[in-house]
Amino acid sequence: MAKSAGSTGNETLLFLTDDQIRKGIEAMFFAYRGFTADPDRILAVQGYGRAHHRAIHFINRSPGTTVNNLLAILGVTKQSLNRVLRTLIDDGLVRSEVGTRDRRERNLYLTEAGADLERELSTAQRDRMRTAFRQAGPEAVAGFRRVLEAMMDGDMRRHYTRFKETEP
Amino acid sequence: MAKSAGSTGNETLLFLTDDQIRKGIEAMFFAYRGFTADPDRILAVQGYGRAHHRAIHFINRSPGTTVNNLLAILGVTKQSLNRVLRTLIDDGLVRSEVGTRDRRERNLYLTEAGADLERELSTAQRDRMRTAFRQAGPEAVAGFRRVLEAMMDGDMRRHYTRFKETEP
DNA sequence: TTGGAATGTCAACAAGGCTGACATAAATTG
DNA sequence: CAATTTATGTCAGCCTTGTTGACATTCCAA
Repeated sequence: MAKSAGSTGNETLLFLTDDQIRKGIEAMFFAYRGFTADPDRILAVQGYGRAHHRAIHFINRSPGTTVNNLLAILGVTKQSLNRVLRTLIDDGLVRSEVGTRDRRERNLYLTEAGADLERELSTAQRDRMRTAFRQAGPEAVAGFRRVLEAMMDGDMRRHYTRFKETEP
Repeated sequence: MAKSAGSTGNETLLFLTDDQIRKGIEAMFFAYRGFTADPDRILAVQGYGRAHHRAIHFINRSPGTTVNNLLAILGVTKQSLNRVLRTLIDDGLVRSEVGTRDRRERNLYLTEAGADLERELSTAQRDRMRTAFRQAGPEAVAGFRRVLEAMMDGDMRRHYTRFKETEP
């Protein structure tokens, strides 16, 4: 069973051979390194890491989001997230407001300084992604998104699709 | 400059809007979690982590590879890699042989037990990737690969393409 | 023979995951 | 109202995996 491209033996399924799959796996590995390389460099200067980037990204995407919501999206423990949020709040990049509807909740927002860093980070990351998208072309990008969506865990796909299309 | 889809204003470049790029970024983030989820679960049982998986994967792909080569591919320090290799060797999953051509080098191989674990890990990861590939279809997979290749750093692309096509 | 390259090892440290336990405030439920 | 649940924060401690720096060994090559 060197090639388990499904049980059909259909020639149209040659893209499902173990070897093709392995190349897909390594493509993910190497590409993800490129994907994070630029933000990593920027963050290292301030003494931050990827965890800070993730928090900043999703607070920016959903201003006023709660700690619990962030926990679900990031898939880490509250202790781990809290440590990161603590430094971001102490450094004046994130503002935490007591919820109005439910006063147990904390609504999180980026401050001006936080928005500045977010812009710097996402600009670097977007530039690389945009260059890659432009090189690959629109059809490739559509395929890229389709494969990645199929690779997500179900609950992650929920967090992704919730913001997939921007309502005008 | 809310939409910086290139400076052309061309409608055919709508896939390069900041919003489309942001979705691509989040797709990478969520998909990578799915990508590593299954191996992570398996590794956790043995007390290993992703670093062990990476070492095992690339030793399996290139039996007899040297430590230096592995360092270049994995992009970590030798101290970090050495710690992982040490545990794998001590646990009998990896065999380290003094190089014949250059006796300073160490050629790394998986033992039988190492190959068993490699199979278990890659089967889990491949199953998910294969399912995603099958759902998305061959054209999408081609696009997926094209975008990821364009996203890699130059030297990483070298390591990727070196083994991109399998010579028969 | 000497310099440098490849490798290994020791020590120390930090980020960022984790678990478990506990505190507090607020909402919800009986 | 009392009890429980929920949301959050915090302390302590552990693990993996990354980092630097220092130093030893081996051995190829000039």
